[in-house]
Amino acid sequence: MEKLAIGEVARRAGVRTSTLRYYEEAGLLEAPDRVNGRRRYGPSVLPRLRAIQVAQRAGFTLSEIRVLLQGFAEEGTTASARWRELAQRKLVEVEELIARARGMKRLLEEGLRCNCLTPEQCTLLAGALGEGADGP
Amino acid sequence: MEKLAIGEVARRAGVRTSTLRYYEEAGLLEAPDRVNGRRRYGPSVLPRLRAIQVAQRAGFTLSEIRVLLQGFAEEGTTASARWRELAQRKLVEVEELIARARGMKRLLEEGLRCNCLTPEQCTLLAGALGEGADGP
DNA sequence: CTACAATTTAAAGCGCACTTTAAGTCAAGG
DNA sequence: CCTTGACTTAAAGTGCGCTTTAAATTGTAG
Repeated sequence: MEKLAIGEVARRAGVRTSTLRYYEEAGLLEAPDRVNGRRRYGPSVLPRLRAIQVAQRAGFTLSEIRVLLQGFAEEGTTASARWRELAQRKLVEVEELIARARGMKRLLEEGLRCNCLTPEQCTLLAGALGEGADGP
Repeated sequence: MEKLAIGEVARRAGVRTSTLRYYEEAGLLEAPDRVNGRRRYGPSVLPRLRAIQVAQRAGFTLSEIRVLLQGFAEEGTTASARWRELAQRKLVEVEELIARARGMKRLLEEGLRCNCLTPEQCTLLAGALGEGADGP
């Protein structure tokens, strides 16, 4: 059996050992076996870490990811019922993020075409707040 | 002359008084005149606050905004030379943000189409990291 | 005059995702 | 034997953008 030391897991997963301990305390990783007080991880920790990293990329916070991973393990629901619910919500958030980022981009491009001498006098800045897409 | 109390400025700008004091300490707002120890703002603080808010929307951090506003006031450069430089850089960042957000969206949509029972077994998750756009 | 609302300051707190520090334990190698 | 390096813990620190707290002071209305 390949039992991995924390440093080895960290190296393979591309994270720090402190991150692994942090994840454990945060409930994202199960507490692994210990040999002489030292953590020995089974190989399944690696795909789990990959799952965490992907979820982070997908925009989930660690506490959402914790729920997400629990959701997978839960009985009484289709394995991914909770997953789907969270993912649906996050999808909406991500779409909002994209919209906001596009707004930022537009603002910057406009700003680069602007010749105002001071920000206080800039009609672009003056008007920009009213034009946002977050109105009533 | 209309000299505004901090509460009035806060009300008109839609921020808290604590935010105004914080901005002052952070170098984003000049220290205003005082009457009996109390801040009295000239009307130009309002467009300046609007500028700050727009810049925040555009994705700038407060410390970038501080530089930005100084850049406007600076002599020896075209008023907006520094502005343009920062805005150009930020534009790149925002475009990266959009790309990442699209990646998140794609990941979530794939995840919603996925039927894996555990995240560790999910080939989608297993492969997803390799497919990212942040490679070599 | 009194009560109340607005203001002042310095310092601490918050949420997130970690990192860093300090002090200690342990096994293997020269 | 002794050093080196990996590991352990708890606690504190980081960066960002504020907010909150506490205690004091001032201006205004009734």
